[in-house]
Amino acid sequence: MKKKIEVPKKIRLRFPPSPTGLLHIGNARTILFNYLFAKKMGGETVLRIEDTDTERSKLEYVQNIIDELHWLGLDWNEGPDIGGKFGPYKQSQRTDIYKRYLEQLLAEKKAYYCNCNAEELEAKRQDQQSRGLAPKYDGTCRDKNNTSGVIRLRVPSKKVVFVDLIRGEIESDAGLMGDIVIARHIDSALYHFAVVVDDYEMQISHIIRGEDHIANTPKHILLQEALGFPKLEYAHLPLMLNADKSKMSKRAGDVAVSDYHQAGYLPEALINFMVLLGWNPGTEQEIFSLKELEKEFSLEKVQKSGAVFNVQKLDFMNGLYIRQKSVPALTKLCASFLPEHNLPAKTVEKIVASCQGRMKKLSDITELADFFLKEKLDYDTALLAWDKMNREQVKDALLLCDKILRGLEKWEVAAIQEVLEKAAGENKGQIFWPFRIALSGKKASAPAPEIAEILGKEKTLQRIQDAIDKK
RNA sequence: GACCCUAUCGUCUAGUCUGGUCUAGGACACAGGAUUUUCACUCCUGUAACCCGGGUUCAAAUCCCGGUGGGGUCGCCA
Repeated sequence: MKKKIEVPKKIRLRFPPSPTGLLHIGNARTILFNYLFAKKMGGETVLRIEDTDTERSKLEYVQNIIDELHWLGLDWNEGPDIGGKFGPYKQSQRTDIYKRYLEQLLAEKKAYYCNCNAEELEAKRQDQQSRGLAPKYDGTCRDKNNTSGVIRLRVPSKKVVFVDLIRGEIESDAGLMGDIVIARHIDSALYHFAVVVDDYEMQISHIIRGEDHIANTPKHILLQEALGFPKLEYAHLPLMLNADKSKMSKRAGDVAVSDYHQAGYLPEALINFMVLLGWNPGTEQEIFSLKELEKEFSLEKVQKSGAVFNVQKLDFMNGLYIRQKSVPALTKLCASFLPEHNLPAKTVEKIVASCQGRMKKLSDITELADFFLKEKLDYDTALLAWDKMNREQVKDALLLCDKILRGLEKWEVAAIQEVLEKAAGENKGQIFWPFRIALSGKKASAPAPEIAEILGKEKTLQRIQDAIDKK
């Protein structure tokens, strides 16, 4: 039963990354969906840094998360970089708040201290699992009235039902869960507890998160009930998968947004690609800007099953967005991928323009444009021969090019093309191919006249000469 | 193992709620062709899927039941 999405008074969503690593691509997609839903519904967003694991959390990762989110163009209404301070948006700075609620639960006997030994618990868990039981805490400390130790929630044995906005009703048995640990000690809340308290305190209305959280939702609901908090709306997104269909977040390779950023993917391509992993507009349109998505997005069109992250399609989209860029804009983006040079800006733009149609990633420019920037080309002379041309024919062709071009005054693509075509007659390949190889040293490249114009007359003639002299 | 989620081309997906118009549509990738000196771009064409078995029905990709496959979760991580 899919629930119709009702509009509460105020829609507020959260981006809850954990700074234990670089911003993960799967996390970025989840944030994107949160962002789009908020925009679509006219709601607000809060960036909250989930660093209750102080051991693993690092400041540099917080920075990375903020930087890459900005790069993607996903902004938020409230969060840590507003005013340059983390303020109340970092869980490690909210221990007093958690403490207050923990004390409340303890006082109401809804939670209790447990000082069972960690190794013994692990042994019990393994034993239960080997006997085919759902591993859960046996309740040893439940009625001991301890005054220290970890804090456990007294979990009632009952069914917990919630309506997922994407999947419909989901029911689970809390009796299988056992009393979960909600804090290491009174000043150190754990994830489940911190999240539930924060979502309430920050007046979050909708939780949109990965499918891997479905099993956590009953815990959060139980916690809300214990604390007397109102219920929230939940939507669990299908996971992003590796080619073998396993959860992408368990992979080591390129999973950080930074990896894609550095490899020369465009944020608009990444956004467009990610949103289509689990969502579709219901029409045949596939190319969307963020602005369009903010209008088109809807949770009803979100898929239920996982989606394989297919780099080929990402590459296709990235190429598409690269081709749509203006030359000056693309040149700026390519700057860091070009080796040092002292060419005039106009020339660099021409170089970029000649490579634009061939790029899948910004980083491709390095390879694509290298012959423009090199002094001497290094290639196999055999490459100079078109079809079955022999050494002499190649030489004649190059000499002919030299002769014609030497006398050419108007050094422009069209003019160069024209005089060479006239000279070549029927056998265009016999002139254009050796000429192009002489200029580029590459099997595949932009057309020769285009390269020649960019190189300039002097360099062009020099390269022809180099090719003739080449042994 | 227990519990939960899920199931249309190799991949992302439309269609499923409201059964017929689906000889299952689009995109990526792949193959072929046109264009081009080459590559790329662009255009055209093609290959390719309803997990299986029952049932309901005049009619099922669509509804029901049962299998099977895939995934996720079972932390003093988040």
